[in-house]
Amino acid sequence: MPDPAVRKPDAEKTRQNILTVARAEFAEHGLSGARVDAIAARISTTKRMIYYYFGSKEGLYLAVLEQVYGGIRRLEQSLDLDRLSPVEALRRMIDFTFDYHEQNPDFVRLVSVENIHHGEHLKRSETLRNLNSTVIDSLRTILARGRAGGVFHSEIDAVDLHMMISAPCYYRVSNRYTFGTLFARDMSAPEVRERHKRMIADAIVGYLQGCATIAV
Amino acid sequence: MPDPAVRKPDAEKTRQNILTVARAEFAEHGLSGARVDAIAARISTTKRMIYYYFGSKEGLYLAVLEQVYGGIRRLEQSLDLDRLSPVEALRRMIDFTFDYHEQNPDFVRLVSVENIHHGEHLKRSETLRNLNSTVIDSLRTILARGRAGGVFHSEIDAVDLHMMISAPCYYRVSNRYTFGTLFARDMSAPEVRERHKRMIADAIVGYLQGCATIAV
Amino acid sequence: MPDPAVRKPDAEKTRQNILTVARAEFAEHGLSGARVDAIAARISTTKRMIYYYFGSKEGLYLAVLEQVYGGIRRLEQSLDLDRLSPVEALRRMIDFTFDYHEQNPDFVRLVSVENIHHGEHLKRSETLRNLNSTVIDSLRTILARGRAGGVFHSEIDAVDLHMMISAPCYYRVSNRYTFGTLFARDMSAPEVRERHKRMIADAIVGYLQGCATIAV
Amino acid sequence: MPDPAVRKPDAEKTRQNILTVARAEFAEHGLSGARVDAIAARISTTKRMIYYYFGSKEGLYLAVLEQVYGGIRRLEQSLDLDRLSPVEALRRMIDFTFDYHEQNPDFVRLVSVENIHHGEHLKRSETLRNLNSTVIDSLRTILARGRAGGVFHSEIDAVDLHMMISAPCYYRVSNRYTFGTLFARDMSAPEVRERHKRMIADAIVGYLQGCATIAV
DNA sequence: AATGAATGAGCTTTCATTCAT
DNA sequence: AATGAATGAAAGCTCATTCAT
Repeated sequence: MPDPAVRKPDAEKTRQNILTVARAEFAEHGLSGARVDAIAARISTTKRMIYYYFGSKEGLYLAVLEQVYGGIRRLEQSLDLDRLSPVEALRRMIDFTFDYHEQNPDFVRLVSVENIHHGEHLKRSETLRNLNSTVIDSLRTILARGRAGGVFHSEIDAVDLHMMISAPCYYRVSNRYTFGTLFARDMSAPEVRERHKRMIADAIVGYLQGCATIAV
Repeated sequence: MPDPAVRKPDAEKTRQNILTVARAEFAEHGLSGARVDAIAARISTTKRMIYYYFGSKEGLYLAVLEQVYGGIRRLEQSLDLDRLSPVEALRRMIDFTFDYHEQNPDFVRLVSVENIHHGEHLKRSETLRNLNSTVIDSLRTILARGRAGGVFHSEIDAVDLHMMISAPCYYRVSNRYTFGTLFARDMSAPEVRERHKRMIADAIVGYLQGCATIAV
Repeated sequence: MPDPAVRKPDAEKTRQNILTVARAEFAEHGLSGARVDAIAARISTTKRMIYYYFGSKEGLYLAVLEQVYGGIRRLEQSLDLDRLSPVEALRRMIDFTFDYHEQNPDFVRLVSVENIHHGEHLKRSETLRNLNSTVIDSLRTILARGRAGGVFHSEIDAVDLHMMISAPCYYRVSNRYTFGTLFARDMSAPEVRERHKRMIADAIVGYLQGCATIAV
Repeated sequence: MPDPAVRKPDAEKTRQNILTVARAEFAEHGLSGARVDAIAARISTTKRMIYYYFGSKEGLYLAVLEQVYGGIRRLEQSLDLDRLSPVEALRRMIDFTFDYHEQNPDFVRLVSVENIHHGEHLKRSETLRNLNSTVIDSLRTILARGRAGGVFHSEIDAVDLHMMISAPCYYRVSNRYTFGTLFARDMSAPEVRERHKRMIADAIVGYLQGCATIAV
């Protein structure tokens, strides 16, 4: 009978431990900049386990990517937008997107890293391809309801709308260092954050409500 | 290290040659992923010259960053916006920003890379800190003229406006791989590009013209 | 880096193997002149192992220094001088010092090398600082006994005595090349060696016995 | 007519400038550790001049060695010992040797460096081989006069005597770092210096005066 | 399920030196 | 007599990975 007190952590726990440490390392230094040794130094088991569980540095990176994308997808699905009015639902979606980027800079950094690598891991991962996003569906529903109700006049499609929402939310986190330095603005200051949140939502909701631009 | 002021034509040519190749390499693979050997293999001189002119891999990267930021700054200054109406000037600025990002994906990638590195090189470079941007001044002038003429009602400040313009222009290039894959959209297709260009301009101009969002 | 305490026999063997080869290389060429590649070429494992076990060229040099100083200290402690008369004990100490330098030119060369480097490695090594020498204690005991017995009249202190003994023993090995060439003397010829050994002992023992120098 | 104010330093001055800087560099870092670039950085002309005047790093090192050995030889010849009594002459020679080493640590370091390199440069240099030392002759004269006068009883030969004098004078400078650290003694403190000077002279003069060591 | 020891390949960087004028 | 530009060769070191148990 093994003594529970000295029982080793089980496999899944070890795996998660490695994954958590790896996420931080890859987010901090990118794929090329991350060091397997650095990850090894911070996990409770040995470096050999990384290869035991994930096969290679790239395999580990992929697992991190899958975990991280899984995270945002799971949350998006729990927004429960159908009970809100189209405008309310849209605002809620924007706010969620804003907050998620703000609170998960690691996610933002990892997406940047993956784009530097031409998104090739994401493209190759079956898991990630099967993680079919519900965002587009949600936005499509909102758009349809809004147009039916006459509150949205824009002809924007759901994917483009998603881009318009994501872009500023992402940019202010991904580029906070260069933008912040060049224009002397602290992107993470609370008052800046709130102002940005309002501004982004106002601009997009306004745009959808169809205030056509008047004579150029 | 040679004094730039008294450099011979040939030396300057060699330097530029290295710089051009290095820009491509750093944009393609990032700072950690770039290989000094790979850069050397693509220039007519030897790897040794890289260290002769730039001191280190990081020194070369910094030189690339300075060159690339210098490029966009120089163009921004030649837009000649004062002769246009506020709305026209704003549209022109948006179109320029859009086109510049679209046509210079290397610039976008390098900025992403620099942000992965917390903007530390940009922060440390006196050259880059002295490259004082005229964008903000230009936007400030446009805003003032537009408000004076009663066409702009938004209270947005110039830096935030710059962010609102840059974000979507940047995002559709920086994230084209992940976004394109996940939502099955070819971000570089001409019709997509033109639609995005119009959409971004409409949204921002509309927002400034103050179509207040109607009751939520 | 492996924990020395739980190192396997093979690992220890590999370590020792590297150390032995490195000692020869550092003694032969100095710290700057030694080549990591040259050391690697002479061991059965690869160059990589040097960094695996010692971290850096300097780390390896330090390990060599520690080994070499440990060697002489260990021997000094086994001289068993207490059972001899003060004069006999002193002679034995001088003879040991002479023989050790004569038989371990690598030790002499390494100490020269370390002094060229301002003794900075020795200063920084905790191991070396803790290798507290028993020579001084031994000499102090000899001096005390000799004075108590009235055979030593000199007031020299133990450290200075140690210097007076070491200096000629060291010098004839360390400087054998320049001295030998300039004064056409083969410092390693057996008859020279024996003459020097006698001469050094006689001079120092004589000095301690207090033959005061007569009026100058 | 060249303007005297902007006339370049003449060849000999340039040569000396390089030599002075090189001596410091070689003494500080040894032959392998010295950097041609470091020397170049501290001379008033360009690095190319080093090769112009001295052909190679080794050529420069040799020139330094020749200069440095020339220095002590010149001084030794000006001691004017014949007018002193044998004991006085001997003391004067010892004091000179002591002071010279004390005041010229660079000389000591360079000799150490040359010995690390097996004295091969000294051996190969015609200049250095022709720099026939007068020390031995001087000592031989002193010994002869002392024996004739009955004040010296030792049968030591002049070269061995020279070694006995040089060894401690050299050692306390060459090994000041390791010895000083291991035995916690500041070898360059004025009171230590004076005590050593007296001690060395007393021991050697005493030895020559033939205080035979009494029964062991 | 787990691991300590070992490693080949390739990385950035350095160095004394020479070319061309 | 003097020099700025250029360089081949090799140095120290790092990295993801696998062997053997």
